[in-house]
Amino acid sequence: MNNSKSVSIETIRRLPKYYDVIDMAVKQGVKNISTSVIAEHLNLEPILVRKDLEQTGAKGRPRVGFVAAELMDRIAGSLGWGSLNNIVLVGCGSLGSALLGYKGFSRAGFDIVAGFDVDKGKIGRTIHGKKILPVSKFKDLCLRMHIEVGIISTPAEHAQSVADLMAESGIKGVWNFTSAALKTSKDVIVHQEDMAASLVILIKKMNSMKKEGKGQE
Amino acid sequence: MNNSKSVSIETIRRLPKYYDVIDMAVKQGVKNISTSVIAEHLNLEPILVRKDLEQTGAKGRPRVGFVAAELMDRIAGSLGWGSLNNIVLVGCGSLGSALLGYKGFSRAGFDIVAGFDVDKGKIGRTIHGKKILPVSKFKDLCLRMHIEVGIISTPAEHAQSVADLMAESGIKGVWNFTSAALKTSKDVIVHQEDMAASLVILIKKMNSMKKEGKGQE
DNA sequence: TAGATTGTTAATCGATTAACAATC
DNA sequence: TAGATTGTTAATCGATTAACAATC
Repeated sequence: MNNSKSVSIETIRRLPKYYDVIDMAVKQGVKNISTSVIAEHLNLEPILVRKDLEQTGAKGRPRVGFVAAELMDRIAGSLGWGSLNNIVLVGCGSLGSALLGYKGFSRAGFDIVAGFDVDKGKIGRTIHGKKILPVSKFKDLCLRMHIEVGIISTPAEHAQSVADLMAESGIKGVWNFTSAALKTSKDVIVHQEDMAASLVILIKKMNSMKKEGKGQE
Repeated sequence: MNNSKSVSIETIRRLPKYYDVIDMAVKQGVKNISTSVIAEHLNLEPILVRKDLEQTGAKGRPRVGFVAAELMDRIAGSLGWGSLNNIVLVGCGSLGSALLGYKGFSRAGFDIVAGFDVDKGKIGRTIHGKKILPVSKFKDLCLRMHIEVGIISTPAEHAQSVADLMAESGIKGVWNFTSAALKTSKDVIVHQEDMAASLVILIKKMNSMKKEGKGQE
């Protein structure tokens, strides 16, 4: 219940990977797991994994490792996966639709309560079990449900007006999938998603591995 | 043509944001832009922006700032946006379809040459202008076109077998959108996409802002 | 000229890695 | 017991921030 021990952002990026590795091991009957085994799976240094796990408050036993089930709980707790977060999404095109159906959110306790769109052909329909509502109902629903996180997956040219609407609807965190550079007041956090940047990073890692000559030929 | 000056990963994450801000300014008639203006738009420290731009090799003028058009070229160059990269995608469900149509890739020089699926209902169709091919043709196409980057957007339970197929098809970089923890040989880089982790980071930033009392009340 | 903004060098900070004692 | 693995303390590394001289 007390998440006071703050976990660093890089650690947050790695913890879910540990979770997946442990989960896989547990499904194969493993009861205890050591940092070196987790590190091996992910090509990381064992000491880095140990440091990350330390941040979750998990305790292991020398010679034995960590109790896998307990460790998963600790990771989930540190990531805030316990508490339920309601979020909303505006723009139910192909990307928005995919996000409405994204499986990974539920594990982490995120629930997209509804999708919003201006297209009358979509309004009233259901996508991946999520109701599509008209944007005109956005503010009311957000205020009523005290929703603080919103996803923008509209065409880029509408992103700013959606961001403005979100701000006046009490949203404090905006996850922007468009390439528009949003102007918002300082008390609203904008998280800019850039898939192309992710790809650039992947390619950079590939290139640096080639240079290091780690590859086979 | 010479990308030898290596740009750090955190800088790669920020450069596209600078690009978008500059692009927006240019469209409003701006010719020169200073680091403080860019920083202001993104709530960053000017010195951080200056350091990042330094890595691109761009030169500015005291009192004047940077020539906007030139700066955009430098950023694009540093991100490797000049060169064309062909990539492939396996799993044309809702997320895969969205990625096939993702606008942001083309700016960065990425082109998904085809989508692959096992569903006969999808094979032969075209999604967002991309042809859907049977997985049986995957290896042949990748080898023929010397493709090195592949996206996995299948159900999680098929991710490992797709990863194996990619490895034997010459793919060196895998972008995994499923939650499966992939086992690959060490000369294949796996970039694990975790949208839920991104959301956790956003929420963490929101909370830390609340604590700092930067918000309005 | 005066002053804003760059470019550069140094200081700080935090994350990663290393070393090693504790312990099961 | 012997040895593997944790927990902890210290060293290193790189990224961010600060300070300030150079310059347009």
